[in-house]
Amino acid sequence: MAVGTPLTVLDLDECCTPLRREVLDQTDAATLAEGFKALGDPVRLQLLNLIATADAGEVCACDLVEPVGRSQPTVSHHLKVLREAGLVTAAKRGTWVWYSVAPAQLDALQRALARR
Amino acid sequence: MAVGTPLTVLDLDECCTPLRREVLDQTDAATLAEGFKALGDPVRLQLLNLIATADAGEVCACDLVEPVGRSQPTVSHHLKVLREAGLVTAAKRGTWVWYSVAPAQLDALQRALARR
DNA sequence: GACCTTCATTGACAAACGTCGATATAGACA
DNA sequence: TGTCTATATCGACGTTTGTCAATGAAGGTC
Repeated sequence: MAVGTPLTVLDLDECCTPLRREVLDQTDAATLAEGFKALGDPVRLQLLNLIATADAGEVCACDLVEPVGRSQPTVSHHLKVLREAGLVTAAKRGTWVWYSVAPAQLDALQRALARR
Repeated sequence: MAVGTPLTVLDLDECCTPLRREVLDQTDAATLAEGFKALGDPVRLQLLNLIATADAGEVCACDLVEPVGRSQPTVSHHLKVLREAGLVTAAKRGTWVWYSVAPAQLDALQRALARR
């Protein structure tokens, strides 16, 4: 699959008011939960962290397999989950795929947790 | 079980530096992931939201069943998950159990998502 | 063309999860 | 004591999830 292939990606831009401030409707709760669910796995959190802290702002997928100690297909699967959650984006260049974080989505999740 | 019964509760106080700032070790990633996993369900998010936005700062468990549209055992299960994640605390008074949010834990999760 | 490398997908499996009905526990009150 | 109510636990179930080996697809090099 080409990296640019359409993929249904979670969008938190319109969603949601901070959890502690206002009452959420069921739809917003479901949307938000999807975002947090993507963060709810240690391997994904490590991947996201590796990508987010990379000096260049992006990381080759090839450099993500060894640090998390999982098989290449497993890492690929988790990267897909992160992409579907809109937390990272991928860019194919030649043989390699480079991953970067999507700051807006992380910001949205952070806002959802803000103090009242 | 008494509400005060020891329960292994996740503690995020020492954990972790913001995801986008520093490299996380595997243990911190696992700890943090547990926190987010607890937020990764729409029913739990709704419960947390109902508790957090309550005027009195606490909500009777009896008032949490109807709004989320699940059975009483299911709600009880989710409340336990939230307690284990350290996101809410429970206080039994007479026949009723009152739930409040644990702000420090939510703050810790919010910090983990902070911009670099 | 043939071959190699990178990454995604498939298929299988065990473990974890969300859900509910039934039941247990504990407190209130007569 | 007995009964009623609120909440937790148990047991079972179907579904989802994380994982890997095997395979496929796409791009590079010769």
